[in-house]
Amino acid sequence: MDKSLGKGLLALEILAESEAPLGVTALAGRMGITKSNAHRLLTALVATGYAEPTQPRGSYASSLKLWRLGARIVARLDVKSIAAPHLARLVAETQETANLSVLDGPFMVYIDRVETDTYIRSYNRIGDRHPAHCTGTGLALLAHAPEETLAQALAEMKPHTPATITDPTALATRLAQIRRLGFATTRAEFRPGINSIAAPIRGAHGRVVAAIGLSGPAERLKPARVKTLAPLVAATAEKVSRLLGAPAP
Amino acid sequence: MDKSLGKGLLALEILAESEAPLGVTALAGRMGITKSNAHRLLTALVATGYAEPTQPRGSYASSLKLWRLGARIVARLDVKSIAAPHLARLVAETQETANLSVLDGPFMVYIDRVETDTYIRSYNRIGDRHPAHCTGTGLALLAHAPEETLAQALAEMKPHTPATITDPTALATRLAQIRRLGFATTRAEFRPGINSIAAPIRGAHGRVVAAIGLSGPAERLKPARVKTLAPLVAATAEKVSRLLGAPAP
DNA sequence: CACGGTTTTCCATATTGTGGAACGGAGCGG
DNA sequence: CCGCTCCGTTCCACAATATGGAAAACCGTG
Repeated sequence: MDKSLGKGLLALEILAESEAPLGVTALAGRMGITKSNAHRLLTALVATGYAEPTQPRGSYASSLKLWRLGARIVARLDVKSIAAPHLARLVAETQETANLSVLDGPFMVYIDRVETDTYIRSYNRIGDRHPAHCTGTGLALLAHAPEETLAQALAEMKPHTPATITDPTALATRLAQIRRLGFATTRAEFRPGINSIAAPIRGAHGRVVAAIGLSGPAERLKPARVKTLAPLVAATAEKVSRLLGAPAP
Repeated sequence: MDKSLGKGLLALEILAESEAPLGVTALAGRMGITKSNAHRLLTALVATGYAEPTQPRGSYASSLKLWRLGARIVARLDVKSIAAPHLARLVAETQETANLSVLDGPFMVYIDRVETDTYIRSYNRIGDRHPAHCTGTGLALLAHAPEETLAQALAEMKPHTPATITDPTALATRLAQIRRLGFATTRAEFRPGINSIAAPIRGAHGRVVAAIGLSGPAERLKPARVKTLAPLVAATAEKVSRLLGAPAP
């Protein structure tokens, strides 16, 4: 069904993820199709505005159109704009990196992020997607996710560090604990040496729609400090929840 | 050429821009195609992960995949991450809304924006695209754009308010002035009652790659205040330019 | 339960995408 | 300066593929 649509979208993906512009042969090679096919796909993408030929011509790069469309999608999740100033405040008060994530199946996706200018650039970027079971915001989201999503997450439980949780029942008790406390903490479960604190944000209907989190190096985020910061993160998430019209807890 | 690719992409656009999920008939109606055709496009989009059926099923919505791809694209323009803290500082010091834009043909696109929490939510959102000739950052970008882009912009010069500049030679002298001063100012040329100040950001090769701008209501951004703020905006743009590796001016 | 609104499936038709081969240019080395 | 090679681009006959009509499954409602 609709073979050429699939090919075209794949071409777009490869183009968007490629660092440098790609030529016809390069694209054909990566996709395993003929040159003439790749060329036709590219001209179609150019005609629709999703790709642009580079100068001097011979190569093609993805345009901003794709991104503009995507921006519309996240704009609908207006959690982002409402949470933004609170993310910034959290960073100002703690000097740690803050981020905002939503659930995408059994994964978490960063939709916003504010970094401290004092810290080394992190390897995570907005739009990156990681397994929910080993990240702070991921766990906070999973703790309030529907049964079905949890089942998907169980299937994705691979270890990323020695500390990654892999036992399904252990995960269940952990999620219960997160629900009880109102926040989640992790210790080097996704990236070695990186700890985190996260709390869920509820939307107008009281359901969890996003999570706000703080993460930083273990030397700075020691257990004692985590203990003092957790209420701050939880309070911030709660404040955003209220702004979204969530009922009192 | 590649008709179904075009249709599929159009379907994606409509889906992404629609506020609510769409059904088969609604999509077919907006696209002017048959229901069965729309249905096949949708199942193909679902198969490739760009759309998701809603529950209860019968409708379709765009997924986050599109946005994640787009995020990769802008991440490559690392102006955004480097400028972010400076945008924030500008907002903190002036209590006005700051934004960061790049040129997309004869249009400007907001790639980042920091709003002051004291002000009414603006109607512009990240990803929005507006004509360059009547916005602050647009003019700042246009003043340093290649001949070809300028020509395209001339073709797009439609008035948006009584104050919008529409005469090609007037635009030329204005751009020359902007180049001389190092910053651009506008007075209600795009939105009535909204003034702005903007300055260009240069990349590693000395070429202008983005612009930073401040905008706010005319009551607050009076000529006298604009005069004092302009050097601040220009200095901020200059600072970011240096961080990007731009040579001294 | 029957109705009007869906979404979904099926299928013959020809439109449309396909890949091979041939063309035109750019860059390189002899 | 020529001939080589590697690239993007064009062309075309063929067949795979998208197409739309009609009909079937579906769902909520009166």
